[in-house]
Amino acid sequence: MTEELQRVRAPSIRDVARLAGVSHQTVSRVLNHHPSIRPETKQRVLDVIEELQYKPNRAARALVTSRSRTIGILSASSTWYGPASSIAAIEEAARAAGYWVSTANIESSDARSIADGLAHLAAQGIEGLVVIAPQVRVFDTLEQLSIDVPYVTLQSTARDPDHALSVDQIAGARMATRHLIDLGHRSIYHLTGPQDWIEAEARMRGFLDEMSARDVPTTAPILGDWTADFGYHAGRELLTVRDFTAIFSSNDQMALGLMHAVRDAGLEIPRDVSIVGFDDIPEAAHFWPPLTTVRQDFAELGRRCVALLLGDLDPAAPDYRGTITPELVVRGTTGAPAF
Amino acid sequence: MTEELQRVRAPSIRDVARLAGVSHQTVSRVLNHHPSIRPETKQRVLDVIEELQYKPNRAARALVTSRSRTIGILSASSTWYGPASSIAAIEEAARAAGYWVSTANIESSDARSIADGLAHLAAQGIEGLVVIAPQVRVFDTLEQLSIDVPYVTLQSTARDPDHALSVDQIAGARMATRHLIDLGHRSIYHLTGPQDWIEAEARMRGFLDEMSARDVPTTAPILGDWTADFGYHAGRELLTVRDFTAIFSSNDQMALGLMHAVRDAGLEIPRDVSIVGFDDIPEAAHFWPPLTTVRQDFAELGRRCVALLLGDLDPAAPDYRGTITPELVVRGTTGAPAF
DNA sequence: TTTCGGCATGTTCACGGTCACACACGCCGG
DNA sequence: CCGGCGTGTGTGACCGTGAACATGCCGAAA
Repeated sequence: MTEELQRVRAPSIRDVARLAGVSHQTVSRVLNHHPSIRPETKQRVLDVIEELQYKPNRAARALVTSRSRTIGILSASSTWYGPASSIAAIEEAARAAGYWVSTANIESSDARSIADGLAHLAAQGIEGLVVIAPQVRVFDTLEQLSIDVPYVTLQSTARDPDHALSVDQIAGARMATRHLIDLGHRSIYHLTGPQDWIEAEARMRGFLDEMSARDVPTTAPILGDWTADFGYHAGRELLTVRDFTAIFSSNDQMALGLMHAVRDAGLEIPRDVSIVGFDDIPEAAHFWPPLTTVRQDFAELGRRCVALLLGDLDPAAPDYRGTITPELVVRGTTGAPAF
Repeated sequence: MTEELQRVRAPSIRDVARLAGVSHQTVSRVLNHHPSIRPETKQRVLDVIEELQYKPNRAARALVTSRSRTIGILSASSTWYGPASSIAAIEEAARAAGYWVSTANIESSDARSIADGLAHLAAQGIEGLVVIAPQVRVFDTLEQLSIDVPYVTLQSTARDPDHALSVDQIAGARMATRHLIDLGHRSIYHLTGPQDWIEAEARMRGFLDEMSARDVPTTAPILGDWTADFGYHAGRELLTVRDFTAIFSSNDQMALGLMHAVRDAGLEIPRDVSIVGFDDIPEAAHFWPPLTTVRQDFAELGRRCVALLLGDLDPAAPDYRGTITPELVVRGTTGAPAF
């Protein structure tokens, strides 16, 4: 006996057709909700589909329609709370719309790794692209590679506002800064994110705008890297001079590091130093003291992003394009300066 | 003129063949590194590929080979640090191996949403599945749905150790507990994760094992939910009685909430209460005091996971299956009890 | 010299869908 | 009475690729 038990082929549209006593095209029509199908024929086909546990073959469909129904996400630092939240929301919205989501993470922001990631996504024929790699450089590379699918970036970039969807970082930074100024602070430092990040730049811009609008003398921002480690070390350095009463950190992690440094120096928050963060990560409410910060609705961002990509937006609905306004969450790390 | 400028079709293997003066099959052979190709023919084909910017069509390839080269990730709570890190690592490893990664997040752990997520992944013909939805219930559903692709779960589950790859939660929990006992603590509470999470159960098991091995009387674990919020409220409640000197929290977020509550009560860490967390999230080193915790190498987990799935492991190499040992990181939240 | 096996390449077909077109039928208006 | 149209359904081609099989050539073994 040379006959082997061989792997059963998954049922195809023709198998269904045969059992239902119709042509394969009729089955296809049922699957695609074609109007001209007699209800009883349709039911017969559906019964057989159920019986055979027939599942349409995505590859075959993609081949003939040239549509992959896949959205690609190019993401840097997807382990961080914000990007991760957005990705989850994108996936959820995409799935609801019948799309698949495929991700490519880039560990560094050099042109090579960006191009690799994009090529990887492009090779699977994505129909839309979401970029959550917020470095300026990514956009240069994006332009060079002449991406020919619709794309959205989750960062506000003046360069192509048509493709951007973001929380208004500048407004958020101004809120944070205004809050400190309103409390009476006049010597305020700003800890930025990495220079090549769009958000870092925008938050710095917001800080500087508000400071000059209120005629508060500005010190040069301190260029950080988002990590709590950096916040800690920057804090230690700043405290050797201690010519300030407040710090606006451009994210919560660095704010946490700062708080650590402040306490190391034997000082109290907010009595000696006020601190504002940015993002409102879930832990922020439990820092000691609970962190005053700016909340971004990352999930909403992800949802709108898919809607924008798929062009599913009701033209009559409010324009989702553009920015989402963040929200200042005042907690325990800010107060009036002691002197 | 009715002629329209129409969207140019992407070059196919036949276009390449025509320009190179060979058959399409020869081009296919070049693409698939078939040995029997004359070097000059190969070069000619490669030149044309470069010239036309030819990119293989994934759908066509998947159709004919019945291989999607896609790995699916079913993930719950992907916005948390651990899962997010693992996902990123999986994606990286998969990409390096020439695979795509598609994700499905489930927001709740009910059977319906698990089945939905799996169906979504199955519909695209994934070749492998990674489950990072660590609830017990997921595995029940998984069994019912008779998944017929190789899969790995990133949680140790006694139920099917062949498909599990995880950090040894029990060992980690024992390390943490042993550390507290060694410091002299005898009244130790344990704050668990949600009851239906594999990890939560394993950490609790480790805690109980070590306690009884050392003949320390055990109090009933407090059933938590991973959030800092819960840690805070549980802490407040516990402190009304204050019949303990140490708490082992089964994750860092709840530990943070606990620390918050301890300070609210005017107590000091670790003088009055010692706390150990679990995970070593990046922020843990900057809590006040820096958190003693158990480090899990999530990235390594993701990498091994893909290797396991693809069966790419060198049989001669150390067996990657099974568990990874975590590491106790002693920082500032633990010390000898005051009395 | 003949045969045979391996190399390099070509030809044909299959994968599982959708699309364009054909066709049978019944109804309606001129 | 006939042509046209709408409804419901079938037929065949086609998407881009890889596998199976076929072919021609060349060198080594019989």
